[in-house]
Amino acid sequence: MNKKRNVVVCVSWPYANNNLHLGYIASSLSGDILVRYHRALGDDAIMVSGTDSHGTKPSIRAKQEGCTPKDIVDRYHKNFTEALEKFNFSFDKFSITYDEFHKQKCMEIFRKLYDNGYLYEKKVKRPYCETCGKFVNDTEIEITCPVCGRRTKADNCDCGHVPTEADLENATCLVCGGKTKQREDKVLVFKLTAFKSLIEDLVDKNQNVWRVNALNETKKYLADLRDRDFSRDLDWGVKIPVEGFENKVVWVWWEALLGYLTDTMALANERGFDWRKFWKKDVEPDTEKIIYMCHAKDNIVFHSMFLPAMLEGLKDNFVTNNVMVSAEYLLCDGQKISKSSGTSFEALVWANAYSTDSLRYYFAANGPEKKDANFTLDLFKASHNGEVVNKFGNLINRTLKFKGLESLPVGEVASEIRNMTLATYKEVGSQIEKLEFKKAAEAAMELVAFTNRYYDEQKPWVQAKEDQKAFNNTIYSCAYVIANLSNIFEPFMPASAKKIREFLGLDAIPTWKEIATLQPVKLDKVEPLFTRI
RNA sequence: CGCGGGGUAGAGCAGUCCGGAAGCUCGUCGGGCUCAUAACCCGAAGGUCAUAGGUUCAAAUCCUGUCCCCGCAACCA
Repeated sequence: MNKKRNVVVCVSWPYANNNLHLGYIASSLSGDILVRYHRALGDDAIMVSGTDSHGTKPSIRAKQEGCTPKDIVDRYHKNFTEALEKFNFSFDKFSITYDEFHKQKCMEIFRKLYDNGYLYEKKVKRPYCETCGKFVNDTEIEITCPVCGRRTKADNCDCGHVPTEADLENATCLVCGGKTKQREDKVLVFKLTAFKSLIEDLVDKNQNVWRVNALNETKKYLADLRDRDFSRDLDWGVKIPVEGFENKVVWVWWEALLGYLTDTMALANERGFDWRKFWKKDVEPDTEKIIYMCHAKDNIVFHSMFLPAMLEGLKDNFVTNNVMVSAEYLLCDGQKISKSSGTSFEALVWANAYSTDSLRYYFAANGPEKKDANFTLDLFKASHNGEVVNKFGNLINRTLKFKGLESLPVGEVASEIRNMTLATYKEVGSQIEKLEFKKAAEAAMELVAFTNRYYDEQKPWVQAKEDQKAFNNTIYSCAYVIANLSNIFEPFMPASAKKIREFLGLDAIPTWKEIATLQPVKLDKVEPLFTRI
């Protein structure tokens, strides 16, 4: 095995239906932590995602607002990219699924899946609205539940009953208010059941790799695995390259998931590398390949089953062993994020009001890693003022802005400081690779606390008057830690890491290696990294 | 009996797999220090580990019952 690894970090595709919210930042941050860490290690690492454009919601909204679905998607795409830039997500590509290249590549892949026998036609009875003149989706109609008698949407009832085809006769169309009739329709179906053993193997192989929620959720679906519909009655989406389905489109999930692959292909064209080195087993076969999937729990089965099944269905040596980095939900003010939250938890609003580095640290250290996590302004304030400003920011100020200090003194690094720093590299790196971002962030911050204690024990304000050499060693040792913090905190707080590199005149490119010596730079550029809130 | 996660100091969490003196951060109180953004360091108080029972020399941890909160439930992305 070559030591260098080929890494693709796949961050789930935000849907062009609402402005980006903090929940997306919290669950996707794992991706940016991973890619920054792997890049620093020297791995060949890319991170991709984009705006999920298709499906019913943008079409409905376009109709309401009297514009095209593309107008709606463009509006949200702008919001997404702005917010993600402010949070310093280092995407190599953040595309958009209505892009022609994406659609073209998807259609080639779908045709291959059809030719390989994994897509088949099925006749079904579905609700058809005479007034609207079209088949309607379950979420567009309302029925009376035959079990509990309540009015309910047609996909499922609060009482637990999942309506049958017969229950949908005479449903109420929510668009026009008319009644629907069950009429014969044909759908294209993906033969997911053909990949049962593949998915079982993945679950089995990744018992100690995937997050527990991903394992459980996937096992649950495996217990009663069914083929899944592939086509939808819509006009906004990727066309189906199969005779007889010209008027339908692909259900968004199938094509959005392939965006990770099409993004890589597009990136390869731009940069001139071979995309297959990331996605194919037979290219650079001696190099370890890792494909991370970062998303929230509602995305699990699509990433753990649909995507591997599609890739395997191409019968072309695709890597199917993804690493599932599935997050739980961020609860804002104790509630699930929803439209009723309004703008109060929009990513861009928070990015403009507070330090995105500090928010990133908060989500890494307190995010919904293994269970739903609460988020409030008070909790963030406590983390920001208490840890980020007082401990992290203050260590830098008390060292580099020591009263009367103009340039960094030459000295020696205390052995306990050096040992702790080296141990922290190891610990943080190992926790990141274990997907334990909370522990990684805490281990990184522990180095800060350790150094603050060291500072107090050395009493440089006394040494400055009594023992210049000891003073120099203390300040130099603390500056050594600060320099290395610019590497160690790069995955969590990249903007601050960059500023530290500027303060100390370090190389602009972060690495995951000890910075052993420092130049006696002038310290006039040093300024507070954070302000209190 | 649809499936899964959770309930541990005032707040937010770890610990539970694999039983062995209840831990962390913030907040509160007391002390130290004066380099630093009223920051930093040390110490203290504060918990019948949701609840009832069981197993055990020993249970937050394993088993059983009950209550409460959250998410999912396959055409919502």
